Amino acid sequence: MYNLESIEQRLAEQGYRITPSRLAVVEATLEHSGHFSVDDILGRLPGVGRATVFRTMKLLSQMGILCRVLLENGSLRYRVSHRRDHHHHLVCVSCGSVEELDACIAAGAIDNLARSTGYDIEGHWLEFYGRCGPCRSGEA
Amino acid sequence: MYNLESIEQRLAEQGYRITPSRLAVVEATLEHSGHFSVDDILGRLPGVGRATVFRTMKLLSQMGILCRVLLENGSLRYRVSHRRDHHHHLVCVSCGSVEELDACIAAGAIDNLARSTGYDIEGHWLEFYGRCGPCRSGEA
DNA sequence: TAGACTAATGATACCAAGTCTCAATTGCCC
DNA sequence: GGGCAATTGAGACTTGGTATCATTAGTCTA
Ligand SMILES: [Mn+2]
Ligand SMILES: [Mn+2]
Ligand SMILES: [Zn+2]
Ligand SMILES: [Zn+2]
Repeated sequence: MYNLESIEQRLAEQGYRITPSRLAVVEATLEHSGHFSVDDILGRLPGVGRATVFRTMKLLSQMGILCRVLLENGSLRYRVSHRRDHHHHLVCVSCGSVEELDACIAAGAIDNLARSTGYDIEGHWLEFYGRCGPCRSGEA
Repeated sequence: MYNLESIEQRLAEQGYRITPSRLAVVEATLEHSGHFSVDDILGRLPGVGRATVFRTMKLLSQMGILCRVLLENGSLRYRVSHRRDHHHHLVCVSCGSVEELDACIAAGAIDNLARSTGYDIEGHWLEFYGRCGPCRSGEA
């Protein structure tokens, strides 16, 4: 859905400079289908500085091109996103593939929760973990 | 709901030794009403080693006395738990107080999700963030 | 097409949270 | 009180991420 050229164009439109390091990071992230860490990218790009990889991935996250995926143990990963609005993930704990879910099941509950607790509810985290079909049948 | 003596007793029942360091960590956690980090505890207990604080808080978590609270930025905190079964949290981003919620709003959605995605869903993270009543009125 | 100007880079130090190792200590049970 | 395994804590290490800052290099303008 994304390619290097379209992202390059969006970066330029928003006033960001097109640098070899940025493009290298974009290219490396586009190669991943599941979730990945910053160090996965770093490992493939020995010429690019650590800080630059972090900065670029933060920038891509802010632009909605990447999103952060929370793993079961609490650590954070990244993945190329195909949704720019609020959504959640279903992560396969076996192969790492990630489904982006369309409906936010928390939305309906938030009003009730606000009423019953007296809180003003501003945000939430929600991620699901499981095993995808291929992984289940592949192991039998 | 918990006090030092009852926890000491549970530790002994389960075959754990009662040591000054353990009791100091337990005592320090019981003083907190909201969420806290391991370093919050460490800071109050200069005589206790870093590894021991981590080990003790992990042990208390396994026993259901503490639970892990996920913050909005993805970092993990701890809090004294009053529920031993599956539950989620509503965290005040202003004062840090934590409500433990009784119903799991994800439970109902999981069957649908499993059917529509073909995943076997084994777990989830869910946390809510907001501002509690006192914090909202206190700031006007 | 050459500056100029500013954004971006990357080496490096730092930080936060947590694990690992291992020799020394100490609860616990007899 | 003694034996022994559980526990401790100093310290090195890991992972994920931020702050600093001198140097480099895109981009815009003339
Ligand atoms: Mn996503
Ligand atoms: Mn809890
Ligand atoms: Zn949602
Ligand atoms: Zn739940």
